[in-house]
Amino acid sequence: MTNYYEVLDKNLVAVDCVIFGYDISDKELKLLLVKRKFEPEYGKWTLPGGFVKKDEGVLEAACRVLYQLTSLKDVYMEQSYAWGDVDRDSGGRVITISHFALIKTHELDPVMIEASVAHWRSISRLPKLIFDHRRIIDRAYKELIDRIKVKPVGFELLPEKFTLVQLQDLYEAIYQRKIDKRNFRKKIISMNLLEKMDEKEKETSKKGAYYYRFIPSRYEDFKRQGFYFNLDVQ
Amino acid sequence: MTNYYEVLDKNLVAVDCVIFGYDISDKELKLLLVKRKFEPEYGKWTLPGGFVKKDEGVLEAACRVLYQLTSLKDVYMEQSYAWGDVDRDSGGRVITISHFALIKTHELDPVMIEASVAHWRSISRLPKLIFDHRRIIDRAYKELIDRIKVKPVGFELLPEKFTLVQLQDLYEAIYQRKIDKRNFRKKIISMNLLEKMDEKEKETSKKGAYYYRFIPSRYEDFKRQGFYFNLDVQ
DNA sequence: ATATTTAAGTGTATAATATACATTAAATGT
DNA sequence: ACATTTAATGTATATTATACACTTAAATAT
Repeated sequence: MTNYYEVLDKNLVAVDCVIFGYDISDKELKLLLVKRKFEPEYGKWTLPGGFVKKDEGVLEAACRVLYQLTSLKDVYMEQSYAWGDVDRDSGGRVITISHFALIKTHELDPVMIEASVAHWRSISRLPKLIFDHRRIIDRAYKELIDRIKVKPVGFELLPEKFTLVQLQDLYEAIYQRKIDKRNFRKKIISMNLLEKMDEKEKETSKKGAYYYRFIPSRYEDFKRQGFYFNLDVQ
Repeated sequence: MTNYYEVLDKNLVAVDCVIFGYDISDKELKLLLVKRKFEPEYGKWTLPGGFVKKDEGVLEAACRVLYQLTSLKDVYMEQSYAWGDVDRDSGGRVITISHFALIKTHELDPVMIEASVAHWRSISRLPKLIFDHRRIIDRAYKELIDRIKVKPVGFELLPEKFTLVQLQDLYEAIYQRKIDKRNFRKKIISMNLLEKMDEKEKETSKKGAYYYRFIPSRYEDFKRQGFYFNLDVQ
C-alpha cells in the first residue's frame, strides 16, 4: 500500500501512569513510583511508564505498564494529559500521555511489591522525580480531586466493604482537609448508593462501625433518573 | 550520542483542532471544518489537523494548524484528548491529540475564508466526517460546555464589546436551552467582571442595549479573593 | 456488677443560594 | 400621541449547604 504518511516525522510516544493507592490504616494517599532502569536518569525516581508500540493502543499501553508492575487488570484508568514539549525528556523527543489509575492496595501481592522496584510514596512526601513528572503528578492529583467530587471513584481505592469513617478518611486524605462528619454522612447516605451490611468493623473501636458496600447498579439507576453524584461537602 | 530510545517503535502523531466560532446574528455555535487534501479520504470533511514535527511541541503544532488556516495568533487553545486506538485512521497508525480553540469569527479575514477550503458549519448540522472526528467533536463540545460554566471563556467567542442579550444568546447556543434572563443577568453582574459602557448597540432594537466589556484584571482579583466563576444558571 | 473509656452514630436550626415569575422603560415609526 | 419592539429590573419561595454537640454501643478496668 502506497502511503502518504510515510514521508512524515515520526515520534516516540510514551505513557506514564500516576498510580494512586490509599493506605486505610495510616490514612494517606500514596503513589506507586519506581526507579528508572535505563539511561538517561538511570536509577532516579520516575513514574511507571513505557513506550507505545506500533500495534498497541495508547490506553492499552498504559494498562500494560500497570499490569507489568502490579499484575492487576480491570483497574480504573483515565487519561490525564499529553505532554508534548520538545525538550521535556533529556534523552530525546518523547511525547508522553499521562494517565491516572486508582488501585486497591490490598489487592496487590505484597511479595511482588517487595521484590519489585516499585514503592509506595505518600503524595505529601514525594521524592525528586525526573523530567516533568512532578508536574504530571500535580495535574493528575488535581484531576482526581475534581473527579472524586462528582463521580463515585473513591470506592476504587477502598476494599469491597468499608465503613463510613473509612470513606470519610479517604476523602479527607484526598482533599487534604477535614470534613464535617454529619454533613458528609447525610450526603452520601441520601444518594442511596451504599448498602449497609450487618457486619461491623471492630478493629478500631469497641463499638464497631457498620460496613457498607457501593452498589454500581444503584448508581446506574441514579444517573438514569438524572441525578448527579456529589460529595463536595465542607 | 548513543541513545537507548533509538530501537523503539515510533509513531505518527497528529493534532486536530476543534475550532469553535459563534455567529452573533444567527445565534449559532459553529465549527470550522475543511475538506481533506490527501489520501486516504481525499475530499471528505475533516477537522483541520496536521502532523507533529520532530522539532515542534504538540501545542505549537495545534497553533500552527490554526494559524495556517486562519492567520490568527494568541487564540484560546486547550488540549482535549489523545486518541490512540491503533485502527482509528484507515491510512495507518496515527495518534492524534485533539484540541479545542475559541475564535472571534469577526476577526477572520472574510476574503481568506472565502478563498480557503475552510467552512463554518453549525454544531447542530454537521456533515459526515472522516475517522473518529465526530467523537472528537462530541468530546470537545462537552468539554466546552463544562468549561464555559466555570471559566470566563465565552468572551473569547464574542467581540470586545457585547450586550448582555448577546452574552446570554451565546450561552443559550452552547447549552442548547433557554436561560432565565433575570437570573442570568443577576449572576453575571454580581461577579463584577464586566464593565458597562456608555455606548449602546442599536441594530436589533429601538431602545438599544448597553455594551459591556469583560475586564481580565477584575477576574484575576476575583480569583485571588477565592471566588469561582459560575454561570451554570437555569 | 458497675464504672470508665473510646469511637460511632445521629438531628436541627440558620444561612446561603437557586429558582420562578411579570411589569416597566426607552426609543422609534406611524 | 399612540403603537410597537426589545431592554431592563426585583421579590418571594424553595432548595441546598452549613454549623454545631450529645447519645449510644461495646469492651475493658475496677
